[in-house]
Amino acid sequence: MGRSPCCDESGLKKGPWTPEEDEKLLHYIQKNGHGSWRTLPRLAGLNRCGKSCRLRWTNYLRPDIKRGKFSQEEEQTILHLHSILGNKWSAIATHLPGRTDNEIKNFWNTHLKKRLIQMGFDPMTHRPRTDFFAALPQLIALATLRDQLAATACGGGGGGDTAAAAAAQIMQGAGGGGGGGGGADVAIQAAKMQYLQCLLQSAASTIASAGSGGGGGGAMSAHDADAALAAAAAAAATCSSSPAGSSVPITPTAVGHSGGGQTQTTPCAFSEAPVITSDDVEANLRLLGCGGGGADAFTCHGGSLPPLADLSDVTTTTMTNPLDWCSATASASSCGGGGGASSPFPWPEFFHDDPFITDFL
DNA sequence: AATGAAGGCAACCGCAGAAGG
DNA sequence: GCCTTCTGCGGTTGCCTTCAT
Repeated sequence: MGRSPCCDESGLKKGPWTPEEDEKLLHYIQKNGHGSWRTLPRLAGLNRCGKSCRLRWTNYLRPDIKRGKFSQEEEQTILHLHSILGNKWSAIATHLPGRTDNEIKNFWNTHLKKRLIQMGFDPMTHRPRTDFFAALPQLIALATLRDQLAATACGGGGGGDTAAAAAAQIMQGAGGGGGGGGGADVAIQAAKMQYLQCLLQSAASTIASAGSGGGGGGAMSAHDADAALAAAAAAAATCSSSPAGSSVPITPTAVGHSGGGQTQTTPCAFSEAPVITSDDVEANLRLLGCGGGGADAFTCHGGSLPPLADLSDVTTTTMTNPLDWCSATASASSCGGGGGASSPFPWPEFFHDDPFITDFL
């Protein structure tokens, strides 16, 4: 499309518009209509290119533009339409009177996208992330963290790493009281699993989200990496705040999922969206290791999209009830790791050979 | 109070499709 | 049918403001 950009002409002003320029443009369009954008600047006495004038008019000067914060209804509309249309901002804007595509795009990029990521959803598909392999870099990092955990828990030291310290608290709280016996082991193991679960889920969702945009390639941007780290930190904090010795599972509510049979507690703007199938829900729950979710745990995203990964063959053979996962895990092995032979942990089988994974089983 | 970081938003850039000659 | 022009769209950038240290 060898078209030379309209702004190539030298001498045309760029950058922020002055009130005087705004006034000129406004008066001209109100008087004559915009007509041809290319000729408009000259006729209006503006030293701008037509493109710049059009943008200024459509995004700022147009009289019907609604300014100010987006309402809850608008937010829901954007989320719902985006789940259907994707980044078709102009199409989305047609459903939001007074809002420009640019404004919606900005709102999405600065608010909604981040929120979805932090909730553990893929902002492109509006579905919970299930890309386990995308989290492998995080697993490696977690392996290092695990070593720190072991050192902290056994040595009883303080630990500068927040996550490590939190996990150490979990472990110590669960195992506290000394001798422990079987019950303490169960609690410790459960705490470990829950902590790992939170970290993995968070890492998988955020990292996969970051790498999911645009046709599959691409390195993660620093921005997304930050979001990932933030989400991981949030998940870790959530895990650490739960009483490890209790029987209440640490659900991923903090990152947007609901577990333990309760409904979504995080404010969810997808409530009007179609409900995904129970099969999808179960597959997601199994992979994420989130116990006890009902179908209503994932009512917040579009149901028309295919699953991100077909996990049924991996998961259905290992467990049939997400709740079994935790209960079985809790009785699997002792704190030192060692080893339960046949684990209900829903990893692909070849992961059972991984020292890091097996140590948690 | 000063400074750096992060967030929010306006504007620019380049591409693609439609329209006209 | 081809070429040029115009318009619209989506991605990205950079500036300004706000917040945290």
